[in-house]
Amino acid sequence: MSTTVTRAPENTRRKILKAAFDEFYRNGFQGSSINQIVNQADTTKGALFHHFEDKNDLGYAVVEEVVFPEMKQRWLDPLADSVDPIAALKKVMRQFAREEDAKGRLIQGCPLNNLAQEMSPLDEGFRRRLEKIYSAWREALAAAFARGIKAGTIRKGISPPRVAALVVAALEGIMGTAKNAQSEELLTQAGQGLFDYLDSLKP
Amino acid sequence: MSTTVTRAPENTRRKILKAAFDEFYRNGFQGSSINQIVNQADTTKGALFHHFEDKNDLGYAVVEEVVFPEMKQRWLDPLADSVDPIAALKKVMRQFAREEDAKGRLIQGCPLNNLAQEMSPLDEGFRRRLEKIYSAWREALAAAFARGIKAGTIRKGISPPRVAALVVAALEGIMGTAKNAQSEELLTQAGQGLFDYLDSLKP
DNA sequence: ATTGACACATACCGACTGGTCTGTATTGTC
DNA sequence: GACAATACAGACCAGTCGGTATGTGTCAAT
Repeated sequence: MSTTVTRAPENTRRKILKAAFDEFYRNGFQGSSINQIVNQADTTKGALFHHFEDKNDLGYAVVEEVVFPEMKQRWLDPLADSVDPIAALKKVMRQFAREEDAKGRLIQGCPLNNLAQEMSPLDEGFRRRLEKIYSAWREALAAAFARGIKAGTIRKGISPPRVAALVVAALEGIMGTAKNAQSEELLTQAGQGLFDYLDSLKP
Repeated sequence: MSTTVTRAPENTRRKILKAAFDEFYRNGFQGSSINQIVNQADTTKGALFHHFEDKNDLGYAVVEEVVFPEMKQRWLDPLADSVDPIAALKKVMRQFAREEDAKGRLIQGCPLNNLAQEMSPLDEGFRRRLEKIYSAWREALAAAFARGIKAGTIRKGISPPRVAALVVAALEGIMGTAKNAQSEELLTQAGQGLFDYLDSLKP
């Protein structure tokens, strides 16, 4: 058969990345098979191994080119120059809940956390790339809290890095425990708890 | 060779459970191989499949007979009849940090959380068994906070289930993010943040 | 002493894994 | 239009996976 192959390497690459992200999100990295990914991406192993060295390399690319941009857009950018991090964070959380709920992914966990918990102990390449995202997240939060203190929206005397570390941990923990419980109610309950905590940081 | 087989079925079973727990803890459930487990347990597949139906069944047994008792002893029992949950929780956390640090497992993550993040979306049997542990944990905490309110060690007006949900999520999140960062400093930082939060619950 | 249930040990199986190899069609360059 | 270089396609491979079949030694009950 003479397939009229439309050559579009960048598009093929993105199809593979998207399919790989979906598979990793569903089954974990180790639980995902290359065959399944190429089927899902409607391409072949030849294409995949042309664009990526091996399975790990594909995983790294997913972290850097899919997970990170999504996290950044959703969690980091909205806080970038806020002087009222409590209000901003609440808004982001609410928006996140709305949008993910619509996609039915609300209690499927956080892709970043899922990958991190599975792979960071097993592969240093994964760990370093994932940690970059986490530390960027914490730094963005800490900076926002520091600005809040200056602006008078946050109580003096709190430690921005400490608060940032707890907030990131709490968010990931909330997503994770709600995923295990398969319960949106638990998600909102713990989320309310986090809201209460944030309010306790006001002057 | 005529191996002098010392018959000790219960002991064999426990050896396998212990080895399986270790392997699952290190590599995840999917990443662990039956062959590796029987080698580690110094026994054979025949023994393993005599005691357990299949790999999932082994995993379930690890959750129920290894993970749960350990969690219960370390986190639930110490809070069982405390009327000052803040003090009790801080004590448990400090003791936990000391003991796990000594075993070099402080930044290896929580076995419960590791398994839950990986397996609960993939297998309902895992999810139900893990969720039993989580809900027992939350209920124990909520009950302790309720007693604290009565005893006057906890502020009136807080919601025990809400606080319990957040505390469990935060603890798991802290363990998880510290594992990814491979940083005891981050662990203590976020832990301090949690301490601050707990203190904000005082009357 | 015999039997039968139990507790393993070991060889083995098909399915599937990540990865490679070779072939071929398409593209940019001159 | 010649010629690489690129972008795939798909057969194929060695190894590993979870799981099974069969054999054998042990032990309690009769």
